[in-house]
Amino acid sequence: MEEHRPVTIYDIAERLNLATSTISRALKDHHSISDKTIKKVKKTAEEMGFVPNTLAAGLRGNKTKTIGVLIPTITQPFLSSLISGIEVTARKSDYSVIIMQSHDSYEDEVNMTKSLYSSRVSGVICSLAMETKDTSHFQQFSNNNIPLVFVDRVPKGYNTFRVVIDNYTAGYKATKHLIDQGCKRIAHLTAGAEFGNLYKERKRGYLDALTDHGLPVKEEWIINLKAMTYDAGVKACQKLFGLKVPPDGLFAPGDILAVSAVQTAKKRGIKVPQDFAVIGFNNDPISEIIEPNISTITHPADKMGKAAANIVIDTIGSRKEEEAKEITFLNTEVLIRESSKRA
Amino acid sequence: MEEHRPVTIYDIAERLNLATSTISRALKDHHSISDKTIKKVKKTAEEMGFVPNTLAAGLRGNKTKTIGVLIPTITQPFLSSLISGIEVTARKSDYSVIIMQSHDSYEDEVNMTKSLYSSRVSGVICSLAMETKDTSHFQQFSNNNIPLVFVDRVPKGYNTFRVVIDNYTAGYKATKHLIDQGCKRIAHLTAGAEFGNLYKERKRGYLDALTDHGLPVKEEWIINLKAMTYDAGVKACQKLFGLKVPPDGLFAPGDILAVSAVQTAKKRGIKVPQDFAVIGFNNDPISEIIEPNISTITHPADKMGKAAANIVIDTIGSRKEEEAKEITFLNTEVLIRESSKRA
DNA sequence: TTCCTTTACGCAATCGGTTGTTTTTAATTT
DNA sequence: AAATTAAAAACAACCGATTGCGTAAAGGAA
Repeated sequence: MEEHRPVTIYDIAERLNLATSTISRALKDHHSISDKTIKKVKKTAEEMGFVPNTLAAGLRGNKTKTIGVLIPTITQPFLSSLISGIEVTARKSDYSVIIMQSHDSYEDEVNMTKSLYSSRVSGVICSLAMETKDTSHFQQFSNNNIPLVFVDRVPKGYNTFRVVIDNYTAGYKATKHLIDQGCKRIAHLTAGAEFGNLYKERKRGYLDALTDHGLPVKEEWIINLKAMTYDAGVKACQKLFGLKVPPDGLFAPGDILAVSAVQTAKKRGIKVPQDFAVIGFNNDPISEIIEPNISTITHPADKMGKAAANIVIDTIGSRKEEEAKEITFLNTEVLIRESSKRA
Repeated sequence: MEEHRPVTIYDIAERLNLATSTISRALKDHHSISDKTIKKVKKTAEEMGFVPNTLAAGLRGNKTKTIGVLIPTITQPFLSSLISGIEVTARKSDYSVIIMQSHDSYEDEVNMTKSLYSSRVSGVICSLAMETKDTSHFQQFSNNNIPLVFVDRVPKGYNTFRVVIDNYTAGYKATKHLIDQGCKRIAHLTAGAEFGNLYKERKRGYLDALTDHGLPVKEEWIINLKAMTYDAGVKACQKLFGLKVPPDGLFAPGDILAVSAVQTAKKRGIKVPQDFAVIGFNNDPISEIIEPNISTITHPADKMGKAAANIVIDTIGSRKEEEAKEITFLNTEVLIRESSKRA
């Protein structure tokens, strides 16, 4: 541990009067090396403080045991849990994880794919930037047999692995739950096309649930947000509460919006859930802590990360480029809490 | 983009009838290459879809433009913001970031330092695992001139860079604020020695603030927690409220604890802040959303990440191993919100 | 003893840029 | 035109681990 130049297999070879190839093989328990030699080599390597240079191995073998993760930002509970799931799973198979944040910028995303490719990651897990319409910058991975998995915010019309939830069904279930609680005038917050089809699907589930149960769909109860933020939620809810016929329930496709709705209602003296039932989405930590607790749809970030990482790891090295890549759907559940429970 | 074997500088050299050294230099605007050649090379590289192999460059130069980040977990707001700050700063200088989670396990931390060293990271940023007492596994970085910066949870008696806040002063300021609001019986939650000196320092600030202002220090108002969780906070507060002489204020060294205190108080019909003023720590997102809003001490995660990354980047390559490494203190502020404001 | 297998290990090329040194070419000076 | 110098590009070693192929030694069969 005192050396100022890393110990290499050459150093070990010299010390033991063996060839580097023997050292290399011995360290990996190659069958053509005798047990005696293997033991001796490992012992010496340990003594000398040898640490393999993964760069050299990576260069030679053209594989790096590294997974690149490219996401909009890591400071969202959903995404940090996703990364956590990826990291834990990757590490079990001795993979490292490189993180990059696109901050929802298309340009950054493009540059980062280059950077990831440049560092010869073994696989890539990505949740698309909001700005991204064209996904041709991901072709370099497909073309070079590097597994590519999209999570949550996935592209359309591009044959790659995808790990997602069924947003349509989730939206349907959330709305159905409100209906079951007796809500008749259910509002919904959604987002424009630039957010991809994620929110669109949730909205479709919402609409179908309403019509399936004979409830009215009123345009004024459906508000398009430009950003899924607390403030945007407050503004939207104020608009809702100011309507001549205000809604008595809300399906918010994000917990932070649900929180804003609950708090805005409380400030107006509207009772939650009696006068206004709310269900959110994601099961962010805050939904459990806020009062009243917020009913929500689970969004299994950790599991999704784990699934994505496993797909990458299992796919590395297999040369089935032309095959159709499967889509993995993870289950969501309705978590009924105080904000919607009209017992 | 259609090639199934990456384009190398050899391919470019062959196409242009130049030596690979010329290509390599041209791509980096080396002065000994004519402008005409540089232009030609860059154009051809672009056309052929050349992407440099950072492994090869890293192997040769023994540097990788990669920063290793080793932290307990990324799913804490403070730590994910820290990483975010690191990532953004690193990227500006064209560095990549490798993330590893020790999950507060000493053994994992040791293995991960090996892994980071093995991949020849250019620098390391670390927040220590709770279990870690001995830090000799970090010597491999110091010995090999790899910049090492500890953040927030730093070791004692080890000459490395450190980026921290002044926990003593922060604890003092927080307590002082409660005193200014008229609190006379101020409680405190803290943690055992296994958490390092972070909480100890905050407690020291708390104690000094009390004695400086002639307020009593009562052991029963100081509760040692085994985990800094919501549930642990609830339990501790119930104990506090059950005392013959219950406290009228609380300095919680974490927002999640402050939240638990506020909610436990409310459930008991204790008015916050009138009967019980609370100040937390960290300025986690939740402190702003919960009702009442929670006063807190800012913990500039993003800035700390930025500072740490800058130290790493600035130090890479400079061979001043024997010099004393500076400690960077970042400022904290008291954010006065509803939970402590007795206007 | 000779021939044939195994077993155990060495040789040398390879991965793809980087860089110190040398050679070639072009430009400038006398 | 010859000599001097600067500019441009080539040569070749290098980083450290991996691996196909070759070979020597040891053991067994004929």
